[in-house]
Amino acid sequence: MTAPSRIERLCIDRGMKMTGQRRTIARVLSESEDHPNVDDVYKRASKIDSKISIATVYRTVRLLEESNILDKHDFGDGSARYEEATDSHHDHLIDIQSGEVIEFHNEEIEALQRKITEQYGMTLVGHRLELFGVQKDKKK
Amino acid sequence: MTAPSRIERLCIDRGMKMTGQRRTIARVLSESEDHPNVDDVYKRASKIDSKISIATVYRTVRLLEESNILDKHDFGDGSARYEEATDSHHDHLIDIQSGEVIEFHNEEIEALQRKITEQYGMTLVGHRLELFGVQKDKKK
DNA sequence: GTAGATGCAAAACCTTTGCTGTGAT
DNA sequence: ATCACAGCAAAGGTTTTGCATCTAC
Repeated sequence: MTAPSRIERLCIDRGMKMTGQRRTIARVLSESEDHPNVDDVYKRASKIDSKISIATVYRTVRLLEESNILDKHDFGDGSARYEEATDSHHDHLIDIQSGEVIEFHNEEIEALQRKITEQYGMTLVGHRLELFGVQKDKKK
Repeated sequence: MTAPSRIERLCIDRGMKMTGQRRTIARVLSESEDHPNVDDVYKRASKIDSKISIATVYRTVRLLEESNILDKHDFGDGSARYEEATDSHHDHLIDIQSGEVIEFHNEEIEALQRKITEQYGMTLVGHRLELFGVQKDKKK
């Protein structure tokens, strides 16, 4: 029996029933360093447990997202992408030629977003920022 | 025969074949002040021409988007939302309680986005920024 | 033992497409 | 007369769900 993954530990903390499938999915997500979609997670999990069902993956990532263990993103291809939520917020810069996703954080932009929202008499509760770019040298 | 809508004029300028359906859809979009999805456009167009097909609406908005006459957005509900493209770029602030969408433009944020992209050796070619907020008085 | 999770297949969405007939230029 | 367009229905991709079975607690 393997040591519990970081996400598995979070699930236990939240009192979720830890089935074998959830443990597998938790491990896959904990070990992922990219932004997989459900099908990616399903494929990676299937290598560990070939009998896992994609419906379970869908149900589990939804649960994890609702528990704020995962962040859900939409990078413009048809499917939702997931990553482990971290305390440090970041946004994404997507290389539209290679598909590579760079994470960045910029406090100036964060502050401006709050300021703009306040100007309309509102309080910022969330945002979505994605930058799409091309490599400078490849451009010419 | 009604006067051509702003979008119809743009279509004619680009040499598009102007069918009755396209004229109807162009008119609906020109008169919309919100960010309708395809189904909204279809419903509004159906009031003018009840025989219009939703496939035609899909094909037409895609065409208009590719011609830069429409901007396409994703506000996180499952469907794409459209609005007439304007020369002045803007982003969106969404009231998550009422669903109201406020348009804003902030050159400081735009400049920061370009700066960040440059820092990674890239050139910004597009972005997506949505702020989600709640009314201040409603919050407490 | 029981509430909740899984697997499977069906269905729900949104969107695209093949085909045939129609209409704009 | 062309050639592109419209309508319809079927199919595509992603995600959800009903139901019977199973499993963690």
